[in-house]
Amino acid sequence: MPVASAQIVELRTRDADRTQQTILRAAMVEFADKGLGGARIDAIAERAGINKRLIYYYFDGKDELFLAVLEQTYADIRTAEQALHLESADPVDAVRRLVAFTWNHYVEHPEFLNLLNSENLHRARHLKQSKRIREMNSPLVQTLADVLERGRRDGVFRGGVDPVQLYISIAGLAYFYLSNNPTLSTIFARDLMSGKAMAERLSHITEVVMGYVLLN
Amino acid sequence: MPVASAQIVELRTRDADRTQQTILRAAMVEFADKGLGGARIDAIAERAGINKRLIYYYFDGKDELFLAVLEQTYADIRTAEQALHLESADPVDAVRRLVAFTWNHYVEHPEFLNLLNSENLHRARHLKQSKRIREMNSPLVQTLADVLERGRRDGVFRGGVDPVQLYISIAGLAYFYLSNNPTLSTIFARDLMSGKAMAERLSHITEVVMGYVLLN
DNA sequence: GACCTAATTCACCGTTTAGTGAATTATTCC
DNA sequence: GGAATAATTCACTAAACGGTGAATTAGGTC
Repeated sequence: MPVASAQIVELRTRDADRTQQTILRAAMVEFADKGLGGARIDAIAERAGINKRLIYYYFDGKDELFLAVLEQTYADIRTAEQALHLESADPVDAVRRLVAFTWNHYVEHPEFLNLLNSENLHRARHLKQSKRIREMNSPLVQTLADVLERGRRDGVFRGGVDPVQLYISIAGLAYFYLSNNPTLSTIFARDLMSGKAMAERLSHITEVVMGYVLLN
Repeated sequence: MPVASAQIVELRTRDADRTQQTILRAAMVEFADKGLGGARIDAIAERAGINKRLIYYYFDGKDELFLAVLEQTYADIRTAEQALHLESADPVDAVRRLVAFTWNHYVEHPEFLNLLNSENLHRARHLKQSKRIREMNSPLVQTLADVLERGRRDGVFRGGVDPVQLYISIAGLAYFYLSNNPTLSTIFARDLMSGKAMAERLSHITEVVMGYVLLN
Protein backbone atom coordinates (compact mmCIF):
# COMPACT_ATOMS: atom_id res chain seq x y z
CA MET A 1 0.00 0.00 0.00
CA PRO A 2 1.63 3.29 -1.12
CA VAL A 3 1.82 6.12 1.34
CA ALA A 4 3.04 9.69 0.81
CA SER A 5 4.28 9.45 -2.74
CA ALA A 6 1.11 7.73 -3.85
CA GLN A 7 -0.36 10.71 -5.69
CA ILE A 8 2.70 11.01 -7.87
CA VAL A 9 3.95 7.51 -8.43
CA GLU A 10 0.73 5.56 -8.50
CA LEU A 11 -1.10 7.70 -11.02
CA ARG A 12 -0.13 5.17 -13.67
CA THR A 13 -1.23 1.66 -13.01
CA ARG A 14 -0.61 -0.94 -15.64
CA ASP A 15 -3.32 -1.02 -18.24
CA ALA A 16 -2.80 -2.57 -21.63
CA ASP A 17 -5.88 -1.05 -23.27
CA ARG A 18 -5.15 2.44 -22.10
CA THR A 19 -1.52 2.19 -23.20
CA GLN A 20 -2.55 1.07 -26.65
CA GLN A 21 -5.00 3.96 -26.94
CA THR A 22 -2.33 6.38 -25.79
CA ILE A 23 0.09 5.08 -28.39
CA LEU A 24 -2.58 5.24 -31.08
CA ARG A 25 -3.44 8.84 -30.31
CA ALA A 26 0.18 9.92 -30.18
CA ALA A 27 0.89 8.09 -33.43
CA MET A 28 -2.06 9.79 -35.10
CA VAL A 29 -0.72 13.21 -34.17
CA GLU A 30 2.82 12.38 -35.26
CA PHE A 31 1.83 10.72 -38.55
CA ALA A 32 -0.55 13.54 -39.41
CA ASP A 33 2.09 16.12 -38.59
CA LYS A 34 5.06 14.56 -40.35
CA GLY A 35 3.68 11.96 -42.72
CA LEU A 36 4.62 8.30 -42.67
CA GLY A 37 8.15 8.91 -43.91
CA GLY A 38 8.82 11.85 -41.62
CA ALA A 39 7.25 10.41 -38.48
CA ARG A 40 9.64 9.10 -35.85
CA ILE A 41 8.95 6.15 -33.60
CA ASP A 42 10.92 7.82 -30.82
CA ALA A 43 8.80 10.95 -31.19
CA ILE A 44 5.62 8.89 -30.87
CA ALA A 45 6.93 7.22 -27.72
CA GLU A 46 7.83 10.59 -26.26
CA ARG A 47 4.49 12.13 -27.18
CA ALA A 48 2.70 9.18 -25.59
CA GLY A 49 4.92 9.30 -22.54
CA ILE A 50 5.60 5.59 -22.77
CA ASN A 51 8.63 3.45 -23.42
CA LYS A 52 9.38 3.01 -27.09
CA ARG A 53 9.58 -0.75 -26.70
CA LEU A 54 5.84 -0.84 -25.99
CA ILE A 55 5.10 0.26 -29.53
CA TYR A 56 6.71 -2.90 -30.81
CA TYR A 57 5.06 -4.91 -28.04
CA TYR A 58 1.52 -3.85 -28.97
CA PHE A 59 1.97 -3.09 -32.65
CA ASP A 60 4.45 -4.88 -34.83
CA GLY A 61 6.22 -1.98 -36.44
CA LYS A 62 5.88 1.42 -38.01
CA ASP A 63 3.73 0.29 -40.94
CA GLU A 64 1.42 -1.78 -38.79
CA LEU A 65 1.02 1.16 -36.42
CA PHE A 66 0.22 3.43 -39.33
CA LEU A 67 -2.44 1.01 -40.51
CA ALA A 68 -3.94 0.87 -37.02
CA VAL A 69 -4.16 4.66 -37.01
CA LEU A 70 -5.81 4.65 -40.44
CA GLU A 71 -8.35 2.07 -39.33
CA GLN A 72 -9.20 4.09 -36.25
CA THR A 73 -9.62 7.26 -38.29
CA TYR A 74 -11.87 5.56 -40.82
CA ALA A 75 -13.96 4.02 -38.07
CA ASP A 76 -14.50 7.51 -36.66
CA ILE A 77 -15.80 8.96 -39.91
CA ARG A 78 -18.05 5.97 -40.54
CA THR A 79 -19.60 6.35 -37.12
CA ALA A 80 -20.22 10.04 -37.74
CA GLU A 81 -21.78 9.29 -41.12
CA GLN A 82 -24.23 6.87 -39.54
CA ALA A 83 -25.66 9.63 -37.40
CA LEU A 84 -26.70 11.66 -40.42
CA HIS A 85 -29.79 9.60 -41.34
CA LEU A 86 -30.05 11.04 -44.82
CA GLU A 87 -32.35 8.24 -45.92
CA SER A 88 -35.31 9.83 -44.16
CA ALA A 89 -34.60 13.45 -45.10
CA ASP A 90 -36.01 15.57 -47.88
CA PRO A 91 -33.68 15.09 -50.89
CA VAL A 92 -32.66 18.74 -51.25
CA ASP A 93 -32.05 19.01 -47.54
CA ALA A 94 -30.18 15.70 -47.54
CA VAL A 95 -27.64 16.85 -50.13
CA ARG A 96 -27.15 20.17 -48.34
CA ARG A 97 -26.55 18.36 -45.07
CA LEU A 98 -24.12 15.93 -46.65
CA VAL A 99 -22.07 18.81 -48.02
CA ALA A 100 -22.03 20.57 -44.68
CA PHE A 101 -21.22 17.38 -42.81
CA THR A 102 -18.30 16.55 -45.08
CA TRP A 103 -16.91 20.07 -44.79
CA ASN A 104 -17.30 20.19 -41.03
CA HIS A 105 -15.83 16.76 -40.49
CA TYR A 106 -12.69 17.70 -42.42
CA VAL A 107 -12.45 21.00 -40.57
CA GLU A 108 -12.76 19.28 -37.21
CA HIS A 109 -10.42 16.42 -38.11
CA PRO A 110 -7.57 17.92 -40.10
CA GLU A 111 -5.42 14.91 -39.26
CA PHE A 112 -7.70 12.80 -41.43
CA LEU A 113 -6.62 14.72 -44.53
CA ASN A 114 -2.93 14.39 -43.85
CA LEU A 115 -3.18 10.71 -43.07
CA LEU A 116 -5.03 10.10 -46.31
CA ASN A 117 -2.45 12.07 -48.25
CA SER A 118 0.30 9.92 -46.79
CA GLU A 119 -1.59 6.76 -47.58
CA ASN A 120 -2.16 7.86 -51.16
CA LEU A 121 1.51 8.70 -51.56
CA HIS A 122 2.11 5.06 -50.71
CA ARG A 123 -0.56 3.98 -53.17
CA ALA A 124 -2.89 2.71 -50.47
CA ARG A 125 -0.63 -0.21 -49.71
CA HIS A 126 -1.71 -0.29 -46.05
CA LEU A 127 -5.41 0.10 -46.81
CA LYS A 128 -5.28 -2.70 -49.34
CA GLN A 129 -4.04 -5.08 -46.68
CA SER A 130 -6.75 -4.13 -44.21
CA LYS A 131 -9.74 -6.43 -44.05
CA ARG A 132 -11.37 -4.21 -41.45
CA ILE A 133 -11.54 -1.13 -43.64
CA ARG A 134 -12.77 -2.89 -46.75
CA GLU A 135 -15.53 -4.46 -44.68
CA MET A 136 -16.36 -0.99 -43.36
CA ASN A 137 -17.58 -0.10 -46.84
CA SER A 138 -19.70 2.94 -46.34
CA PRO A 139 -23.43 2.59 -46.87
CA LEU A 140 -23.31 6.26 -47.70
CA VAL A 141 -23.05 5.74 -51.45
CA GLN A 142 -26.19 3.61 -51.43
CA THR A 143 -27.96 6.17 -49.30
CA LEU A 144 -26.86 8.94 -51.64
CA ALA A 145 -28.10 6.95 -54.63
CA ASP A 146 -31.52 6.67 -52.96
CA VAL A 147 -31.60 10.38 -52.18
CA LEU A 148 -30.75 11.24 -55.78
CA GLU A 149 -33.42 8.89 -57.11
CA ARG A 150 -36.07 10.32 -54.77
CA GLY A 151 -35.14 13.84 -55.83
CA ARG A 152 -35.36 12.86 -59.47
CA ARG A 153 -38.83 11.34 -58.97
CA ASP A 154 -39.91 14.50 -57.19
CA GLY A 155 -38.84 16.44 -60.26
CA VAL A 156 -36.28 18.57 -58.38
CA PHE A 157 -33.03 16.74 -59.30
CA ARG A 158 -31.54 16.02 -62.68
CA GLY A 159 -31.27 12.35 -63.65
CA GLY A 160 -28.26 10.27 -64.55
CA VAL A 161 -26.09 11.35 -61.64
CA ASP A 162 -23.50 8.77 -60.56
CA PRO A 163 -23.54 8.80 -56.74
CA VAL A 164 -19.86 7.82 -56.54
CA GLN A 165 -18.87 10.71 -58.81
CA LEU A 166 -20.98 13.10 -56.79
CA TYR A 167 -19.60 11.85 -53.50
CA ILE A 168 -16.03 12.27 -54.76
CA SER A 169 -16.90 15.76 -55.96
CA ILE A 170 -18.36 16.82 -52.64
CA ALA A 171 -15.34 15.43 -50.82
CA GLY A 172 -12.94 16.97 -53.33
CA LEU A 173 -14.43 20.44 -53.11
CA ALA A 174 -13.93 20.43 -49.35
CA TYR A 175 -10.75 18.37 -49.16
CA PHE A 176 -8.63 20.27 -51.66
CA TYR A 177 -9.37 23.65 -50.14
CA LEU A 178 -8.37 22.46 -46.68
CA SER A 179 -5.57 20.07 -47.51
CA ASN A 180 -3.86 22.45 -49.91
CA ASN A 181 -4.53 25.55 -47.90
CA PRO A 182 -0.88 26.37 -47.16
CA THR A 183 0.12 26.53 -50.83
CA LEU A 184 -3.15 28.11 -51.95
CA SER A 185 -2.96 30.83 -49.31
CA THR A 186 0.63 31.54 -50.30
CA ILE A 187 0.03 31.69 -54.03
CA PHE A 188 -3.16 33.73 -53.84
CA ALA A 189 -1.65 35.89 -51.08
CA ARG A 190 -4.92 35.61 -49.21
CA ASP A 191 -5.74 34.05 -45.83
CA LEU A 192 -8.05 31.22 -46.77
CA MET A 193 -8.25 29.94 -43.20
CA SER A 194 -9.95 32.94 -41.63
CA GLY A 195 -13.44 32.45 -40.30
CA LYS A 196 -14.87 34.62 -43.04
CA ALA A 197 -13.06 32.75 -45.80
CA MET A 198 -14.11 29.40 -44.36
CA ALA A 199 -17.77 30.41 -44.23
CA GLU A 200 -17.56 31.64 -47.81
CA ARG A 201 -16.07 28.35 -48.92
CA LEU A 202 -18.82 26.26 -47.39
CA SER A 203 -21.36 28.55 -49.00
CA HIS A 204 -19.59 28.28 -52.34
CA ILE A 205 -19.30 24.50 -52.44
CA THR A 206 -22.94 24.17 -51.40
CA GLU A 207 -23.94 26.36 -54.33
CA VAL A 208 -21.73 24.40 -56.70
CA VAL A 209 -23.21 21.08 -55.66
CA MET A 210 -26.79 22.31 -55.62
CA GLY A 211 -26.27 24.10 -58.94
CA TYR A 212 -25.33 20.75 -60.38
CA VAL A 213 -27.98 18.44 -58.93
CA LEU A 214 -30.99 20.79 -59.04
CA LEU A 215 -33.02 21.20 -62.20
CA ASN A 216 -33.22 24.87 -63.32
CA MET B 1 44.23 10.20 -75.27
CA PRO B 2 41.64 7.43 -75.02
CA VAL B 3 41.66 4.86 -77.76
CA ALA B 4 39.46 1.78 -77.97
CA SER B 5 37.26 2.51 -74.95
CA ALA B 6 36.48 6.00 -76.23
CA GLN B 7 32.90 5.23 -77.21
CA ILE B 8 32.13 4.14 -73.69
CA VAL B 9 34.14 6.49 -71.54
CA GLU B 10 33.83 9.70 -73.48
CA LEU B 11 30.04 9.72 -73.80
CA ARG B 12 29.90 12.02 -70.80
CA THR B 13 31.70 15.26 -71.18
CA ARG B 14 31.57 17.77 -68.38
CA ASP B 15 28.56 20.02 -68.52
CA ALA B 16 27.30 21.93 -65.50
CA ASP B 17 23.91 22.82 -66.96
CA ARG B 18 23.17 19.31 -68.07
CA THR B 19 24.24 17.88 -64.72
CA GLN B 20 21.94 20.28 -62.88
CA GLN B 21 19.03 19.36 -65.14
CA THR B 22 19.75 15.68 -64.62
CA ILE B 23 19.78 16.13 -60.86
CA LEU B 24 16.58 18.17 -61.00
CA ARG B 25 14.73 15.55 -63.01
CA ALA B 26 15.93 12.70 -60.82
CA ALA B 27 14.98 14.65 -57.71
CA MET B 28 11.53 15.35 -59.10
CA VAL B 29 10.92 11.65 -59.63
CA GLU B 30 12.24 10.68 -56.21
CA PHE B 31 10.42 13.43 -54.30
CA ALA B 32 7.17 12.70 -56.12
CA ASP B 33 7.54 9.00 -55.47
CA LYS B 34 8.56 9.09 -51.82
CA GLY B 35 7.67 12.52 -50.54
CA LEU B 36 10.16 14.92 -48.99
CA GLY B 37 10.59 12.86 -45.84
CA GLY B 38 10.88 9.55 -47.64
CA ALA B 39 13.14 10.72 -50.46
CA ARG B 40 16.81 9.78 -50.18
CA ILE B 41 19.67 11.90 -51.43
CA ASP B 42 21.61 8.77 -52.28
CA ALA B 43 18.66 7.51 -54.32
CA ILE B 44 18.53 10.78 -56.26
CA ALA B 45 22.24 10.55 -57.01
CA GLU B 46 21.84 6.99 -58.18
CA ARG B 47 18.81 7.80 -60.33
CA ALA B 48 20.71 10.68 -61.90
CA GLY B 49 23.80 8.57 -62.36
CA ILE B 50 25.97 11.23 -60.82
CA ASN B 51 28.10 11.51 -57.72
CA LYS B 52 26.13 12.44 -54.64
CA ARG B 53 28.52 15.24 -53.84
CA LEU B 54 27.37 17.12 -56.93
CA ILE B 55 23.95 17.59 -55.37
CA TYR B 56 25.54 19.61 -52.61
CA TYR B 57 27.78 21.35 -55.12
CA TYR B 58 24.93 22.67 -57.25
CA PHE B 59 22.15 22.80 -54.66
CA ASP B 60 22.74 23.49 -51.00
CA GLY B 61 20.88 20.62 -49.43
CA LYS B 62 17.77 18.51 -49.47
CA ASP B 63 15.35 21.35 -48.73
CA GLU B 64 16.91 23.67 -51.28
CA LEU B 65 16.77 20.92 -53.88
CA PHE B 66 13.13 20.32 -53.08
CA LEU B 67 12.39 24.00 -53.53
CA ALA B 68 14.21 23.99 -56.87
CA VAL B 69 12.04 21.09 -58.00
CA LEU B 70 8.90 22.92 -56.87
CA GLU B 71 9.91 26.06 -58.73
CA GLN B 72 10.55 24.10 -61.89
CA THR B 73 7.20 22.35 -61.63
CA TYR B 74 5.33 25.61 -61.08
CA ALA B 75 7.14 27.23 -63.97
CA ASP B 76 5.93 24.39 -66.20
CA ILE B 77 2.28 24.81 -65.30
CA ARG B 78 2.44 28.59 -65.67
CA THR B 79 3.90 28.24 -69.13
CA ALA B 80 1.17 25.83 -70.13
CA GLU B 81 -1.49 28.16 -68.75
CA GLN B 82 -0.19 31.03 -70.85
CA ALA B 83 -0.82 29.05 -74.01
CA LEU B 84 -4.54 28.81 -73.26
CA HIS B 85 -5.45 32.38 -74.23
CA LEU B 86 -8.79 32.30 -72.49
CA GLU B 87 -9.08 36.07 -72.62
CA SER B 88 -10.09 35.98 -76.27
CA ALA B 89 -12.38 32.95 -76.09
CA ASP B 90 -16.15 32.79 -75.80
CA PRO B 91 -16.93 32.68 -72.04
CA VAL B 92 -18.72 29.32 -72.06
CA ASP B 93 -15.99 27.78 -74.16
CA ALA B 94 -13.30 29.37 -72.01
CA VAL B 95 -14.59 27.75 -68.82
CA ARG B 96 -14.92 24.39 -70.52
CA ARG B 97 -11.40 24.62 -71.81
CA LEU B 98 -10.03 25.65 -68.43
CA VAL B 99 -11.63 22.59 -66.84
CA ALA B 100 -10.24 20.27 -69.52
CA PHE B 101 -6.82 21.88 -69.36
CA THR B 102 -6.61 21.53 -65.58
CA TRP B 103 -7.70 17.91 -65.72
CA ASN B 104 -5.31 17.03 -68.53
CA HIS B 105 -2.38 18.80 -66.96
CA TYR B 106 -2.81 16.83 -63.74
CA VAL B 107 -3.22 13.61 -65.66
CA GLU B 108 -0.07 14.23 -67.66
CA HIS B 109 1.94 15.47 -64.69
CA PRO B 110 1.04 13.25 -61.75
CA GLU B 111 4.27 14.23 -60.02
CA PHE B 112 2.87 17.73 -59.61
CA LEU B 113 0.13 16.45 -57.31
CA ASN B 114 2.51 14.51 -55.09
CA LEU B 115 4.96 17.38 -54.83
CA LEU B 116 2.17 19.73 -53.80
CA ASN B 117 0.92 17.25 -51.22
CA SER B 118 4.38 17.09 -49.71
CA GLU B 119 4.71 20.85 -49.68
CA ASN B 120 1.34 21.22 -47.98
CA LEU B 121 2.30 18.64 -45.38
CA HIS B 122 5.16 21.00 -44.56
CA ARG B 123 2.80 23.96 -44.53
CA ALA B 124 4.30 25.53 -47.64
CA ARG B 125 7.49 26.40 -45.81
CA HIS B 126 9.57 26.11 -48.98
CA LEU B 127 7.12 28.00 -51.15
CA LYS B 128 6.95 30.83 -48.64
CA GLN B 129 10.69 31.34 -48.94
CA SER B 130 10.65 31.42 -52.71
CA LYS B 131 10.62 34.84 -54.32
CA ARG B 132 10.46 33.29 -57.79
CA ILE B 133 7.18 31.50 -57.22
CA ARG B 134 5.42 34.38 -55.54
CA GLU B 135 6.44 36.60 -58.44
CA MET B 136 5.07 33.98 -60.81
CA ASN B 137 1.61 34.85 -59.55
CA SER B 138 -0.65 33.45 -62.18
CA PRO B 139 -2.60 35.92 -64.29
CA LEU B 140 -5.12 33.14 -64.62
CA VAL B 141 -7.31 34.42 -61.80
CA GLN B 142 -7.58 37.82 -63.46
CA THR B 143 -8.30 36.18 -66.79
CA LEU B 144 -10.94 34.00 -65.18
CA ALA B 145 -12.50 37.05 -63.54
CA ASP B 146 -12.77 38.71 -66.96
CA VAL B 147 -14.29 35.61 -68.51
CA LEU B 148 -16.88 35.40 -65.73
CA GLU B 149 -17.75 39.06 -66.11
CA ARG B 150 -18.11 38.78 -69.87
CA GLY B 151 -20.36 35.76 -69.46
CA ARG B 152 -22.47 37.62 -66.93
CA ARG B 153 -22.88 40.61 -69.24
CA ASP B 154 -23.85 38.23 -72.04
CA GLY B 155 -26.59 36.90 -69.78
CA VAL B 156 -25.26 33.32 -69.79
CA PHE B 157 -23.40 33.23 -66.45
CA ARG B 158 -24.67 33.85 -62.97
CA GLY B 159 -23.22 36.87 -61.17
CA GLY B 160 -21.33 37.10 -57.91
CA VAL B 161 -18.89 34.29 -58.60
CA ASP B 162 -15.54 34.65 -56.85
CA PRO B 163 -12.91 33.65 -59.43
CA VAL B 164 -10.55 32.35 -56.75
CA GLN B 165 -13.26 30.10 -55.30
CA LEU B 166 -14.14 28.83 -58.75
CA TYR B 167 -10.51 28.21 -59.65
CA ILE B 168 -9.99 26.25 -56.42
CA SER B 169 -13.14 24.26 -57.15
CA ILE B 170 -12.07 23.33 -60.66
CA ALA B 171 -8.64 22.33 -59.40
CA GLY B 172 -10.12 20.44 -56.45
CA LEU B 173 -12.58 18.45 -58.54
CA ALA B 174 -9.72 17.19 -60.69
CA TYR B 175 -6.99 17.04 -58.06
CA PHE B 176 -8.81 15.03 -55.41
CA TYR B 177 -9.93 12.35 -57.84
CA LEU B 178 -6.39 11.84 -59.13
CA SER B 179 -4.39 12.43 -55.99
CA ASN B 180 -6.59 10.23 -53.81
CA ASN B 181 -7.18 7.61 -56.44
CA PRO B 182 -5.44 4.74 -54.62
CA THR B 183 -7.62 5.04 -51.50
CA LEU B 184 -10.78 5.87 -53.45
CA SER B 185 -10.34 2.91 -55.79
CA THR B 186 -9.76 0.64 -52.81
CA ILE B 187 -12.73 1.84 -50.81
CA PHE B 188 -15.19 1.91 -53.68
CA ALA B 189 -13.75 -1.36 -55.04
CA ARG B 190 -13.78 0.17 -58.49
CA ASP B 191 -10.96 0.96 -60.90
CA LEU B 192 -11.13 4.73 -61.14
CA MET B 193 -8.02 4.92 -63.32
CA SER B 194 -9.36 3.04 -66.34
CA GLY B 195 -9.77 5.00 -69.54
CA LYS B 196 -13.53 4.79 -69.27
CA ALA B 197 -13.60 6.00 -65.68
CA MET B 198 -11.24 8.86 -66.50
CA ALA B 199 -13.37 10.03 -69.41
CA GLU B 200 -16.45 9.88 -67.19
CA ARG B 201 -14.73 11.96 -64.57
CA LEU B 202 -13.78 14.74 -66.95
CA SER B 203 -17.32 14.72 -68.25
CA HIS B 204 -18.70 14.85 -64.71
CA ILE B 205 -16.56 17.72 -63.45
CA THR B 206 -17.33 19.70 -66.60
CA GLU B 207 -21.04 19.27 -65.93
CA VAL B 208 -20.60 20.25 -62.28
CA VAL B 209 -18.73 23.43 -63.14
CA MET B 210 -21.03 24.40 -66.00
CA GLY B 211 -24.08 23.58 -63.88
CA TYR B 212 -22.82 26.09 -61.39
CA VAL B 213 -21.76 29.00 -63.61
CA LEU B 214 -24.51 28.82 -66.23
CA LEU B 215 -27.87 30.44 -65.68
CA ASN B 216 -30.77 27.96 -66.08
C1' DG C 1 51.65 22.88 -73.48
C1' DA C 2 51.57 24.91 -68.96
C1' DC C 3 48.18 27.13 -66.07
C1' DC C 4 43.93 27.99 -64.06
C1' DT C 5 39.55 26.98 -62.74
C1' DA C 6 35.30 24.59 -62.87
C1' DA C 7 33.38 19.90 -62.61
C1' DT C 8 33.65 15.60 -60.56
C1' DT C 9 35.24 11.84 -57.54
C1' DC C 10 36.80 9.80 -53.16
C1' DA C 11 36.71 8.66 -48.60
C1' DC C 12 34.82 9.64 -44.57
C1' DC C 13 31.87 11.21 -40.24
C1' DG C 14 28.49 12.06 -36.64
C1' DT C 15 23.87 11.32 -35.91
C1' DT C 16 19.63 9.41 -36.31
C1' DT C 17 16.63 5.59 -36.84
C1' DA C 18 13.83 1.38 -36.67
C1' DG C 19 14.16 -2.42 -34.29
C1' DT C 20 15.46 -6.14 -30.48
C1' DG C 21 17.04 -9.49 -26.53
C1' DA C 22 16.83 -9.72 -22.01
C1' DA C 23 15.96 -8.10 -17.44
C1' DT C 24 12.50 -6.19 -14.36
C1' DT C 25 8.48 -4.91 -12.27
C1' DA C 26 3.41 -5.15 -11.28
C1' DT C 27 -0.85 -7.82 -11.34
C1' DT C 28 -3.57 -11.87 -11.25
C1' DC C 29 -4.61 -16.39 -9.85
C1' DC C 30 -4.31 -20.22 -6.87
C1' DG D 1 2.26 -15.41 -0.13
C1' DG D 2 4.27 -17.63 -3.91
C1' DA D 3 4.10 -18.83 -8.71
C1' DA D 4 2.86 -17.50 -13.28
C1' DT D 5 2.13 -14.20 -16.49
C1' DA D 6 1.43 -9.78 -18.45
C1' DA D 7 3.22 -5.01 -18.76
C1' DT D 8 7.10 -2.17 -18.77
C1' DT D 9 11.95 -0.71 -18.69
C1' DC D 10 16.84 -1.03 -19.98
C1' DA D 11 20.65 -1.24 -22.79
C1' DC D 12 22.11 -1.87 -27.10
C1' DT D 13 22.87 -2.52 -32.46
C1' DA D 14 23.32 -2.46 -37.32
C1' DA D 15 22.18 0.11 -40.97
C1' DA D 16 20.91 4.26 -43.14
C1' DC D 17 21.26 9.03 -43.78
C1' DG D 18 22.46 13.90 -44.72
C1' DG D 19 26.36 16.14 -45.13
C1' DT D 20 31.54 17.51 -45.89
C1' DG D 21 36.90 18.24 -46.59
C1' DA D 22 40.08 17.38 -49.67
C1' DA D 23 41.96 15.32 -53.73
C1' DT D 24 41.51 14.74 -58.71
C1' DT D 25 40.46 15.39 -63.45
C1' DA D 26 38.89 17.68 -67.64
C1' DG D 27 38.39 21.95 -70.53
C1' DG D 28 39.21 26.43 -71.76
C1' DT D 29 42.75 30.30 -72.15
C1' DC D 30 46.89 32.46 -73.45
